[in-house]
Amino acid sequence: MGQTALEREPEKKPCGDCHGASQVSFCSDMDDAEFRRLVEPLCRSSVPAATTLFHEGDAADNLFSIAQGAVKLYKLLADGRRQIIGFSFEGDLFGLAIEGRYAYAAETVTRTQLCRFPYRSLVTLMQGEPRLERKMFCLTVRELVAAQAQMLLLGRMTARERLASLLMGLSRRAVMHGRPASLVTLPMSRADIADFLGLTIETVSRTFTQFKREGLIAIPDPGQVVLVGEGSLRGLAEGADLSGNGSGG
Amino acid sequence: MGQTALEREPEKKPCGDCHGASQVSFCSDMDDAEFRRLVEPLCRSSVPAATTLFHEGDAADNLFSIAQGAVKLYKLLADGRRQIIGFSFEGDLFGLAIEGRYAYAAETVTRTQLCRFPYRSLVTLMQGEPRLERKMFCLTVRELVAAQAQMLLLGRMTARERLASLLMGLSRRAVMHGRPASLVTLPMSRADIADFLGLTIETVSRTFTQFKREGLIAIPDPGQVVLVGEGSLRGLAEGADLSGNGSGG
DNA sequence: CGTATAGTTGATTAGTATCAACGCTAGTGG
DNA sequence: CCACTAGCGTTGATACTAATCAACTATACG
Repeated sequence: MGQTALEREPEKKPCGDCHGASQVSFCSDMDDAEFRRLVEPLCRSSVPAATTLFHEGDAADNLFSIAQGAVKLYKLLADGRRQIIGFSFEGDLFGLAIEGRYAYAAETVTRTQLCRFPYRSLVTLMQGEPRLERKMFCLTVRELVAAQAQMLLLGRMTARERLASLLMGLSRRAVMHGRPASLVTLPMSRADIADFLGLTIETVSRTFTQFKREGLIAIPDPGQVVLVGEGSLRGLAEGADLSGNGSGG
Repeated sequence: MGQTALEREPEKKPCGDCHGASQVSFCSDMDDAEFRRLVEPLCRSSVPAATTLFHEGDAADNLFSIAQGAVKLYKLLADGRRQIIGFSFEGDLFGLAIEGRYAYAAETVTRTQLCRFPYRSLVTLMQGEPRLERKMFCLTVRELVAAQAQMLLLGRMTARERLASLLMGLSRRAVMHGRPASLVTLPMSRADIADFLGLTIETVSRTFTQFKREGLIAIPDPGQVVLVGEGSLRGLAEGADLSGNGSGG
């Protein structure tokens, strides 16, 4: 299940979309603790940064879960152009396959603790525990919703809006992990951010600098961002690009 | 389930990704005929073109199936910028919801014959027929894969490549419906195409004209395209933009 | 201390958007 | 039957955002 991750919670709510009768995701009543119990302890390994786990089109034997670290999921064009379709972090699953092949490539961003689940055993597990299937379904729906949000970003947002969206998404994630909303860690490189947002490295860098000059963020180091103007950033992320687009110079 | 549609078959194969043991989609053995039998005859209505079926965020009461016609699914930004996240055609389902609310808006493109399934009864159906849940899961995974392909298109492809991708996708769909591969019908307006591909109307129009001048397509009328240089178009769609980017003038 | 890599900044270009005009077709009413 | 109007699509001129090309800085590593 390829995570676009920024859109989904790891373990706070039992299952965010199980409330109300007219919901689609058909979530089981399996909470995340139980889910993790089923899914985590199977096979753990530590993998260095920048390790390719699989390529798009490889035979899909395993579903992966991240115990710690970060992974990027991407697709390539023939000439090397790359689109990162999502980052997976602690607690996320990835390894979506269709017709027995991975639909994207996966590479670690940092050193990562991974659990691998052979699809065969997963299918067995699901037969004995139908709620597991529902849970997987639920996670897939969440991913799909996140993917649709990313389409809006890639198709219709400016560079400023895209970067603001990323920062707000990572901030939300930080909160869900019990960290302060204003302190965002960027484990991935500028190149990864660019390929996720459909921009170039240079545009990402310039936009960070713009935000810094406008007092929206501080950048103690390239892997750390402090959100100062959270309101403005949120506005940008929601598509109100009324601010400094160049006027900051 | 919002269809990006261009990536998925309607009823030829029983379930395309059920082959092989190491597949993810956990497809049931329910074939599409059976699926349609369960899902189609519930409530059919005919809806004129340009009818809004629901808005993003509306309470999600129904899942929709298209008997005939076409529907566009889209998201909006506050200032009106629109991203069409998919078109649904005959045989497709749409109406994906999360937390009881639709994740996107839906509007008919042409006069459309629709079936509506209250989510409540769908849940009941699924309890008596677990294969139905698997089927829904399967369809959702396919949609997700299509969404990821669209991310690559929106983030990294040129206008020419995007339009070529659309044409190839519609051509594939035509073949699956038993129509010739080279005859593509465009029921949607140029504005819809633009909002699907992350371009403007003008760029879409100009790119059509380019393709025409290059002899790749013929355009008997704005709603009909004949693919002539299918090889070149396919190449473009796969990211080999080595052709006439302006040299055609 | 030298080298490699990542990130930033600057100058220029290019691709697409924007603004504007025009043509075509369909529907309307005289 | 034909002028009028409205909507969609096409084409042209120009503007602008982000890409490209290039140089420079900072940090990590041997």
